[in-house]
Amino acid sequence: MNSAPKHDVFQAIADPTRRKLLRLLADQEMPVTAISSHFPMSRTAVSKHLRVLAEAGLVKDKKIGRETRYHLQPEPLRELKDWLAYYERFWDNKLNLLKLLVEADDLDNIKPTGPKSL
Amino acid sequence: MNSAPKHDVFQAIADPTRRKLLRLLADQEMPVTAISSHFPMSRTAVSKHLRVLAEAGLVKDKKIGRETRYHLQPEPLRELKDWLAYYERFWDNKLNLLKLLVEADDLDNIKPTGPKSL
DNA sequence: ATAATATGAAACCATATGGTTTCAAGTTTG
DNA sequence: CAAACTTGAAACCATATGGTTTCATATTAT
Repeated sequence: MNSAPKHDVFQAIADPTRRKLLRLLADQEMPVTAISSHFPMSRTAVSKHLRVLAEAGLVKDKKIGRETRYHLQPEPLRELKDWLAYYERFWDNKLNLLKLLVEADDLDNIKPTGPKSL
Repeated sequence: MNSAPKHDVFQAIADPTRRKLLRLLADQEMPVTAISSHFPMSRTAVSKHLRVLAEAGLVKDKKIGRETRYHLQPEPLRELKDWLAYYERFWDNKLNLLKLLVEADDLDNIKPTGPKSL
């Protein structure tokens, strides 16, 4: 029941190895040994990275016989996207404005406070 | 001329204090002492965080008399945005498809490889 | 049953990180 | 000029992080 995540998404993606792991697991579901063959470090090191990703909710494991298969779980990336959204007004342009319009659930949510407000 | 950044964007935003700094400096340009008054740590600690942000290109400083004013420099966040873009196909939906259409420089760049390809 | 495979846990290590306090140096201000 | 202010650099410290090797356990294959 304690869903307090020890590692958050920001921390999880800070490491380049973990970003590569996410890419690798995006399309395929893979067991640890197969995964670790793509990295220049020990299997246990990869395993620890996988745990960090799992703690951040970015990856889920499924036990199949003696192997543990990992796969991407993209939902937590939404937090990143939301965080980024705040700053998108700073590289404001027409496409961006259109996106804001498209994405806004509520038209009142659109803040035309950018540098070149129209 | 050596523009090899010691800290990258992913690392820079991994720390919550630094994320708060970016928010603070998004709208205002502020000198170090004023900035540090918003944080429960020493001025020097804040100063070091500012340096990490500066090394990642997320913040720029400007010397005005005896004080150094910092302000946001959002461009490097684009790298984050681009990184995230890869994963957006995973929470594919109609709005997302529209965004892909809007954003694509080249129509051939649209990969309808999502779960529910239309 | 025994051997081989797949994995995680543990102990350990070097370096990075986030914080502190102290100090030196460049601006104002009186 | 002297005092006060603003800042960064340096030395230091505790803990986190990313890696290693070794060991125990569960599953599959012979």
